[in-house]
Amino acid sequence: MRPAGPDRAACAPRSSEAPLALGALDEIVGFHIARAAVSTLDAFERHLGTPFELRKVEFSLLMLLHANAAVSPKPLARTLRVTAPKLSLLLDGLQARGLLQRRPNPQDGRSQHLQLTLTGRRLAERAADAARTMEAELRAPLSAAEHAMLIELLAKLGAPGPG
Amino acid sequence: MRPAGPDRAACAPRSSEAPLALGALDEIVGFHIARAAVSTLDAFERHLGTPFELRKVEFSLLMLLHANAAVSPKPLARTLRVTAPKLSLLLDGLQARGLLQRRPNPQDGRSQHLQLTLTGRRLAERAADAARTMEAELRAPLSAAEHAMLIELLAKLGAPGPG
DNA sequence: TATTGTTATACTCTATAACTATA
DNA sequence: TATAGTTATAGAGTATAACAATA
Repeated sequence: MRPAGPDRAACAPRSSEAPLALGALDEIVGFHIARAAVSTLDAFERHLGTPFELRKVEFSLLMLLHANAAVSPKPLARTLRVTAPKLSLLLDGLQARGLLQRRPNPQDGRSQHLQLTLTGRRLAERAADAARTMEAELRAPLSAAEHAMLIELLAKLGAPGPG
Repeated sequence: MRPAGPDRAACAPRSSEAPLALGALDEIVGFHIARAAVSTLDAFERHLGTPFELRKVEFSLLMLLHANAAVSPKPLARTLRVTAPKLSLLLDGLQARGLLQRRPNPQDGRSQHLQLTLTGRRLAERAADAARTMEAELRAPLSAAEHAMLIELLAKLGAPGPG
């Protein structure tokens, strides 16, 4: 093992413009994930956040509701990795905007069937379109194969199992 | 293009255990990055956060300080993607723990030379060791080649340029 | 006048705990 | 008693604006 210290590092003073040596961070996926998250969040804001007034989780929630008919909150919370109280508030928000209906589950009075309204479905489709545009932009520095590979590898890492 | 809706989706009711259809989300790197971030953050907490009482940024900061002699706050803030006020507070914290020295830059009275103390360097090295253990765990579902590829692709995406 | 770093303030996000209703 | 969902409260994290000192 090489020491944790300088690597491609500079021990001489560097200009304020030159990138810093990452040291041990360079080998740590979590660091690169956190950095990439900033880039993607920026793109999200421009393509989806600002134009549709959606935050990241809200967009994800909308997509999940659109792809899964009559889901209940519990599996949504698990998939989105948010707590149950947080999801309640998110659903309140979507409902207040007329995007969502909450209906009692006839088989189990404790749970609900969630369903997008027509307005909700329309918004979901427009947002999905915008997401494709965003994705094309993010994909720019990557080849198609690299893009597909990246998603596959991230999915392996992010699957609910190992986390 | 196929519609944004169901895909590998189920239109039938699903058990509370089965994973949901991701729909359009499946094609969005940002979503997979956000999910993977949860897994890696969990590992970080166990290996570094709790044992060393370090938060993610603090750990990154420590690694950068260890790899770059006499840096000033400005490039650190840029590399870590935090605001200048935030970095000030982070440096305050490390200094209060005796990990860091702030010395005036002799060439420019406005800026500083930051340097880890002996205690700081020791902590940085122990933390880097723990990070390697953490990394081995995260790497588990991936082959060595996949792991290297993942880091390379994330670095392309997360480079300060496009973000 | 522009830049480095700090202080002060406000806001967003998220988690934990306590409560209700159904099974 | 266990589970689904909600309400209420508190804490962590981050950003913006205003400020001081130097170039």
